[in-house]
Amino acid sequence: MNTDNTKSQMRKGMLEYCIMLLLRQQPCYANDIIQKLQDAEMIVMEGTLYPLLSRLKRDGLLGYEWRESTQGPPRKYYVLTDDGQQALAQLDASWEEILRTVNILKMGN
Amino acid sequence: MNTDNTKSQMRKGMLEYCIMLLLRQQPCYANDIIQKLQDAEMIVMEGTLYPLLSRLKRDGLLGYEWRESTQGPPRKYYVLTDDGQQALAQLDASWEEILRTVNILKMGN
DNA sequence: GTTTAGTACCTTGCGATACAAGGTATTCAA
DNA sequence: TTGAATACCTTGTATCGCAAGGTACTAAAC
Repeated sequence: MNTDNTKSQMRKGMLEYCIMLLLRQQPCYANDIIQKLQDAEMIVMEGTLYPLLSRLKRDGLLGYEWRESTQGPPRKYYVLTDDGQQALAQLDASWEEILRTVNILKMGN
Repeated sequence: MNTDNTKSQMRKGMLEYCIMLLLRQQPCYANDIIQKLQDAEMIVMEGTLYPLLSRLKRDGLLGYEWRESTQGPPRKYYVLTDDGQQALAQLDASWEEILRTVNILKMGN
């Protein structure tokens, strides 16, 4: 059993939450997100991120706007929609619940 | 987007950790685990649990012993092996890392 | 003008896994 | 002996992270 796979599994499902937390602060394009998550000690691959952003966009939780770059092609900056804000609030609640669960299990019920 | 699905997504990958946390306290059989996790506000289905226990057993992280029941067929009580203890320690570290990540993202980096 | 390097966005195929549904086996009481 | 309760397990489906590969645009080098 390799630890990387386990850790990867634990990150599953957290990614969506983390990305929306990021976008709550400010609009970002893909490489922004990858970099900022890396700064927060979470790795996300391109092949993971793009489909995830597309899905959140399709579900109406994110919108985007094109912005020119000083060097290179234009960038797609994603923003939280109102629905996204509401969904994020629910994710906050879910996160708190998971925190409680783990704490209970650590205490030894 | 329904909340249940969202919550389900966030639980993904946490299950393995939560089950091992449980078994760190005491040996349990399947229904024990389902009940105790439910007490800790986490839902797990039979069809999820049995394959997961089999996998952890196959990977050498869990062992089990049969115990007679006062009513009904014998039960398979799972226990953490030494390897399981070590793996759990790594999962503890991964969990701490996720905690840090979420806190950083919540602060607004 | 053409080529090359860099940046950015996206898709495809694969493996892992949660879950619903269905199946088998054992025990005990009616 | 039959039925209900308990316990263990398997199969099929959908979802998602990830590696690899592909397309498109920009700017600088030649």
